[in-house]
Amino acid sequence: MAQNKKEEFNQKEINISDFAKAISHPARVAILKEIAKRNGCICGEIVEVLPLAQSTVSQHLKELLKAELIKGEIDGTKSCYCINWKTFEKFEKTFIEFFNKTKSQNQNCC
Amino acid sequence: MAQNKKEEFNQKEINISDFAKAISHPARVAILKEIAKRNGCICGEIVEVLPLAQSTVSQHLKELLKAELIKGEIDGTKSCYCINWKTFEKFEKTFIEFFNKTKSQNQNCC
DNA sequence: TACATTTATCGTATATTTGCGATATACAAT
DNA sequence: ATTGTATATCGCAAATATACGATAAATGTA
Repeated sequence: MAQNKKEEFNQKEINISDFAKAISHPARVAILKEIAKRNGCICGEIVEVLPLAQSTVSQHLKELLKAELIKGEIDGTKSCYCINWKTFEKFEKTFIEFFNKTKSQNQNCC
Repeated sequence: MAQNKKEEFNQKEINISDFAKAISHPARVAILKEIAKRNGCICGEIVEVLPLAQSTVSQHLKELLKAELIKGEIDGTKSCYCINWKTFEKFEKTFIEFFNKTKSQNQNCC
C-alpha cells in the first residue's frame, strides 16, 4: 500500500537522502552547475540552456530551494539564485562521516 | 506529458544524479550503513534491523546493486552483500570536481 | 493606462517509485 | 523425498515525481 515509511528512519539517514534526492535528477544537477558557473543567475538564463519548459525549470528551482541547495532573491521581475555552499559542506561532512569512517577498518569482504 | 528527458543531459550530470538517486531514500542509506558496519552482511540481518518487509529490502538491494554501490555474492541460500567503495570514490571525485571547482572563484553573490 | 517581460503557480497527464503479500527458486537438513 | 530456511521476483495498489500549457502576479516601459 506504499505508505510513507520515512519517519521510521533516523535524522542523519533522512538528511543524506534528502540532499541526495535534490540532486537525483540530471536537470537539477545541470541547474546547479549553471548557477555555480555564473555565480548566481536568473531563471531565464537557465531556461535558455536547458531542454525544459520555463514552468518545469521553475519547479526544479523550487525543489532546490526547499532542500536549501540554493538561495534565492526575488528582485523585481527577475529572481537571482545562487548556491548555498553551506548545505554542500554539511552534506560532504555527513557523507564522509557516515561512510568513510567504517571504510578503513573493513576491506576484507566480497 | 511527462516524457523522459534524461537522455538530453550530459553523462557527468547523469552519473551524479544516478548515484544520488541510489541514496535518495533513507532505507537505502540505512542499508548501506548496516553493510558497511558489519563489513558485508546477508539480507536477513538487514531485514531484522529495518522497518520493512523482506521483499521491499530485497528490492532496495537490487537498486543498490544496479547503481553499483554494493557488490553481491550469492552463496547458497545466503547472499553476502558488501560496499563497492570504488563507486563511492568515483562519486566523491566527480562531485567535488563538479561543484567545488567553481566555488573558490565565486563567493560574492546573494 | 496599456503592453511586454519575467517568474511562480495551478491543473492535469503520465511515469516512476515505494511497499507489501504471495509465490518461486535454491539449497540444507532431516 | 520432505521440510525448512533464505532470498528473489511477480503482481498489484498507492504515493510521488516529472513535464507541460495556461494563467496569475509583479514589475518595468511605451
